[in-house]
Amino acid sequence: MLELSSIQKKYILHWGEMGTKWGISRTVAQIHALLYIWPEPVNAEEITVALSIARSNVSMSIKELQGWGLVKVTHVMGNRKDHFETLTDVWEMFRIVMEERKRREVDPTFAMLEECLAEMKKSRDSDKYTKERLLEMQDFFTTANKCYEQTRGLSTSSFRKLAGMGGWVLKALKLG
Amino acid sequence: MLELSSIQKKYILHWGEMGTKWGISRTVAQIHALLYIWPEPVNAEEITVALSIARSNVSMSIKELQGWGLVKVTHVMGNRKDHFETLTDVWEMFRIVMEERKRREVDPTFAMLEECLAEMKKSRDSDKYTKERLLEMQDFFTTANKCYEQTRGLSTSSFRKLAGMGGWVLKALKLG
DNA sequence: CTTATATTTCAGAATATTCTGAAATTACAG
DNA sequence: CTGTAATTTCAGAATATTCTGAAATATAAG
Repeated sequence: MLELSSIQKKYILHWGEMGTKWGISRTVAQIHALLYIWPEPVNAEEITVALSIARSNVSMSIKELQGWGLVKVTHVMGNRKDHFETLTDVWEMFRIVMEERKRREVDPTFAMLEECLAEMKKSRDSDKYTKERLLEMQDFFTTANKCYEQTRGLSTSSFRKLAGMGGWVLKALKLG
Repeated sequence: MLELSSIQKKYILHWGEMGTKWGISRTVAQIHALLYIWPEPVNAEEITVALSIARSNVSMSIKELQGWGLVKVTHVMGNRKDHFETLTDVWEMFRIVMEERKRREVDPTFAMLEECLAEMKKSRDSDKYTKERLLEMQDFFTTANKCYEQTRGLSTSSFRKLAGMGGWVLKALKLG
């Protein structure tokens, strides 16, 4: 009934720690790690036991993961319980998280900068320096976003190719 | 004595919120925002008043920011107080944070994966599936790191150029 | 419909994090 | 030295987050 090896535990615990450093709760990260390394879909009861957490915590955390688009429900023949699984393609996972963080965090920041700059214009604010800084921040977000747009669509294999080119592309473009 | 406009407050508060979503304490992020938009170096006392926080909190938070390499001390002529300032180049800031997060979070994860895989080999672990997943995760980190290595050195203006190319580079490389 | 199983919700407990205030330490002017 | 200003430290308070357990709700088999 889902017995974790010490190696699997190690991986899951580490992933939990990582999560906390990125604003994701330990449990949510651990569940994701468990689903990632387990060969079959796992049900809530099994997660409860494997990670020694409350049933309700599993429920909430799974919802959170579903909110990120990282976990989906499946069903096992002859079993009424919901079973959960996550993606096996790490790049795809990464892409999803990027997209979601952009939506949740970058876009609102963009809006805030826009608002601040608009208000500054309206009030003929004489605070040149702050305006300069806000513009530079806006420029950063704009440029970073463009870079992101250009690569967001790349497949896993494309990334691997790009990584394998050893930087000559960028050198050729004289972007050193 | 460092009076914040409502726009400046808005920016600082937003930045504080953002911080919490990325595992950085509200205060630390707010102080960073304040230093970023303020035209002159700011001393601890001023931060205390401007953000309505305890003097000791300023001290600790500044230390944290210094730990990230984002804030440095300067001195104002005829004033014994330490004054603080941060970078004005957002890209440089971003680069520093990336580098530091890599060191603090990616490298340890790399090491953990290495350890897990080594242990698996030693114990002739028959858990093929988990091994596969760990290898794939390792591959992701390796490739992502290579991509990062290739761009970490790019200057701010190079990034802007790259962003301006509208993706034709990647298309030309048939990396769609 | 009844009953058993499964899931969700949510108030409050447990825990973790952040912040404060007082005391200790450091730095330096006189 | 001595005294004062500046900074740091850190125990515990305040706060925020996460987690639990019990109750409510949903689902479906009989």
